[in-house]
Amino acid sequence: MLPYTANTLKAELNSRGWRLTPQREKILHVFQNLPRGNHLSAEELYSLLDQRGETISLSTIYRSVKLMARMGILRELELAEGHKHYELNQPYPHHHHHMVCIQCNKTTEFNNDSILKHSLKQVEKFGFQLIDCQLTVMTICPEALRLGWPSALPSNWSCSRVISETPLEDEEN
Amino acid sequence: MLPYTANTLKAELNSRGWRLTPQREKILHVFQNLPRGNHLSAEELYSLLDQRGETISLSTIYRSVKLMARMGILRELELAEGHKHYELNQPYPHHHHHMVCIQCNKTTEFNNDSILKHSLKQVEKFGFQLIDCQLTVMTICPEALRLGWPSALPSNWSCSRVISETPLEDEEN
DNA sequence: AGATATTTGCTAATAATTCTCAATTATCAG
DNA sequence: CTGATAATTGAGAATTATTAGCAAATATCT
Ligand SMILES: [Mn+2]
Ligand SMILES: [Mn+2]
Ligand SMILES: [Zn+2]
Ligand SMILES: [Zn+2]
Repeated sequence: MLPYTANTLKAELNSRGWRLTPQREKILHVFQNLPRGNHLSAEELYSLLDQRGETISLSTIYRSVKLMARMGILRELELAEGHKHYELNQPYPHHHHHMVCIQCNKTTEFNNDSILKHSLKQVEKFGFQLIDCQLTVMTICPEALRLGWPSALPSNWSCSRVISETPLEDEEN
Repeated sequence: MLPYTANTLKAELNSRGWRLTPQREKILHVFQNLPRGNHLSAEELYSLLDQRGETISLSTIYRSVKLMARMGILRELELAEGHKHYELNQPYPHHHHHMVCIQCNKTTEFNNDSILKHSLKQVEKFGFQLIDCQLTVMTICPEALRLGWPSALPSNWSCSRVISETPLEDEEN
């Protein structure tokens, strides 16, 4: 289930009456060789392939990435304002979450199996079927803090209400 | 910090050189009286107010809701494709997460303090400042399952790869 | 009450994503 | 291997949520 090959992809596509195209194969390849912790937007994927001389139309990029996300091969993430990011969806042992700085969009991944476990418990309690769970932690990174956040932010920006002083001692909910 | 009044809002706005307007007050009022578990998009907020004869321009709706999210008064959520939803940001005792059906967008809230606790631990380990953390659990709801998902889905939809059979026993990460 | 910077409400502009459709091509049956 | 056929691509137009620009209105502070 984990090490996706072109053949695995073809089988899965064909089983649904769909086809393996060079474009889809190249896109899978990009994500498979993307260094851990990287995430690509449609636009970024487009230019990355374009620079390698393997141009794929932006329409096809958008279509493929959406299809592969719906197939569960890619994970669709909301890490920044305005556009989605994608990464390989690697279930259990590599499942991870994201911590994002809301000022500079720097993203840090972290593992935490108990979050997945809690989600699973929640989902089963209601008879739902789990597809994915993503914890997004919005933060201000140390650099932004050092630069005097919030005073260094654009004048229309503000975020006073933080939740870090909450009393949390016990483990279970 | 929790029961927001027009006065609290005014104080907080004024402290930043901003102003309390009838529009902002009305918007806060809507969210304060929104039944638990409800979430509004900008468009929905617009028509809700419009139906009550308290029309506020869509521009102002968008601006206010974004401002109040950045102030930490509202929480900005990605629960459905294509647009954001907002709800009151109620920190510790009322902090919650969301389980969404990726087919019909039905959303269920659930509480889990240990997720917040884990996030906080993670954030502090890196010297970041926590602003918010949102766990979004993507699922297929029982109704969609009963309707024969995925076969009942539009032909371009597919999601085979689920992560529900992962071996998760231990509690801590 | 008057001065002034902020906010509102129009409308126009952006920007990400989706749609349309003719041309291309992967798959499959023969 | 070859041809039939349905899926896919690429180019550009269309859509949609959201933001920007600006004159008129107004909240706040003397
Ligand atoms: Mn990641
Ligand atoms: Mn909620
Ligand atoms: Zn940052
Ligand atoms: Zn559903």
